[in-house]
Amino acid sequence: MTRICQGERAPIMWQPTNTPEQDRWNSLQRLGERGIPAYPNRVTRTHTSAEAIRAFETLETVNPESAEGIEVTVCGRIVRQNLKGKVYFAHIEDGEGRVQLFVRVDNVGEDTYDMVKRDLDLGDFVQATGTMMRTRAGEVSVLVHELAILAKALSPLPIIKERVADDGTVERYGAFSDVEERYRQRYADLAVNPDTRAVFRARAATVKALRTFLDDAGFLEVETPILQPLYGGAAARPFVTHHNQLHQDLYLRISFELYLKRLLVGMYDAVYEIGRDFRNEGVSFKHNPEFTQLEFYQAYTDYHGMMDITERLVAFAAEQVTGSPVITFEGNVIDLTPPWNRITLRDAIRQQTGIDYVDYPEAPALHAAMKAAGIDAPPDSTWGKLVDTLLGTAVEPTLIQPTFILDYPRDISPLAKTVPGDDTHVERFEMFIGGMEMGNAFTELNNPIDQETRFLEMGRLYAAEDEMATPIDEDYLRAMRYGMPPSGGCGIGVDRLVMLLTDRSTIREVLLYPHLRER
RNA sequence: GGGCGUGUAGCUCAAUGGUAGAGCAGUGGCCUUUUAAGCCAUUGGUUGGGGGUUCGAGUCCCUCCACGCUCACCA
Repeated sequence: MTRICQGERAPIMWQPTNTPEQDRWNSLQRLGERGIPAYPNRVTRTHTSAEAIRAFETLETVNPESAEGIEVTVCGRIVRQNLKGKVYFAHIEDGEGRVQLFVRVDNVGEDTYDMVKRDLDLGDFVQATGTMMRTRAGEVSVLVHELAILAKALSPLPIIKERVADDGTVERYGAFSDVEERYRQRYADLAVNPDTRAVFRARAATVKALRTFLDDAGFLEVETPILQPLYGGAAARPFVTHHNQLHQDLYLRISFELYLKRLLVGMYDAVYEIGRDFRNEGVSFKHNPEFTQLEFYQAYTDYHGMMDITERLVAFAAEQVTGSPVITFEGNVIDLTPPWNRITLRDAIRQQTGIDYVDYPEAPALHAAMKAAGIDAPPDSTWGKLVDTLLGTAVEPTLIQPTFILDYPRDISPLAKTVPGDDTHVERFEMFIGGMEMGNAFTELNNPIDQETRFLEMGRLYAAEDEMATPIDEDYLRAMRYGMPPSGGCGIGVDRLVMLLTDRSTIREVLLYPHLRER
């Protein structure tokens, strides 16, 4: 895809590759011959398409005659055109909507009309000056008396024909729908599919809502390193990169956790970060190598406090983005209004499978019990992983309505405090909505001695049974030794939240540029 | 990485192993209120790449590439 221009290899200029492109190329040449700039520097616009229509309709109700006189200059991309002899209709589209241009040879003159007829194509950007009017068919339009091309489209966009029914529903014909091409040429997808544009507006609204909520709740937004000498805070394989001058390998972060909690030591009461995490692992409908994460931490609270904030935060975001805390996802009506269901992991697994994992404290026994219940797991799984498999296969898909699953086995949660009176479990929850894991939180472990012990245990566990050993972050332990207030922390997968709020079933639909294999 | 599936014109899709097609877009023509405008004519293809079977392959076989679904992986 990328052309590199260097050395002996002369770069090859682009040339038309098919007939539509050749025709547009010819138009470009003709424009040049007539001294018409196809890509002028200067543009003017007095109204967006929506403003022009609104201005007309507002005045029309009061004084229809003066409404006809409103003069506008509008700009946009030609998305429909209809040449009818000496009359030409076109719809132009801008970021806010569409307006129809009505071009008559009588109004623009033979020269311009000839240009319109021969050399304007779907996809071109134009600027039109004229007066507002209503056509015989009733559509508010610009009766054009000056028309200029703003940018020639040399390649044809897969522009869609659509019919708007009387009830307002839009029927589309031949939509640009090839999934791979839509992702690889997202600009084309966005240009022709308004639904795609809507998804990313909703995404922006989601992130804005998260910020607004947390800012208003007294959280401070911070930024922590993406390039890290040590990675941690989650169990995932990292991407590795290298700093040349420092002769140092660096990792792209897999979570923000350890850096954010250092800030609680530094006497901020509440902090959050929204940013990118990178995990060098499998790609799926809910996994992308880089993804957007929200993590927030608050002092003087615990995981109960995190549940209260989280359910209000998500309900707020849903209201800001969709207008209601009740949403539809994959055909299910989901009510995000607090309070959400809360159930312990142990009870949830017991309900769905009849297995009480406490009865099987060793991996082989639990594995056997699972097998008896028809649940497969890799033979070399640790006990904690088996519990996670039970959660993932038997519980997670059933959690359509928002649910907090509480209290996880200690040995899969090294950064959380244990449940008082139960050394085997920690105060941790994961939230599930629409059958997907959306977030993860705990009562943060702030005992430096306990923390170091857990790290060492994890190291042993992984060294023995898993290739994914996590390095010990000594500086984090030093920070803990200075003292961190009792705190709660939570991480939410922003991409998955956007999937939920926009009713998209794959993460790629909510990423502008999802990861794709190089072609 | 495994399994299943898909890949045909710019876009959306057809085509029993027997001459590669349609709609839209494009081009030429008619049309001064159209809106999936219409009517007439017309261009456009190394059927993802490579190899094989066959008199003959878009179709069957092998292989490679990409994508989708799914499983595995994923504190």
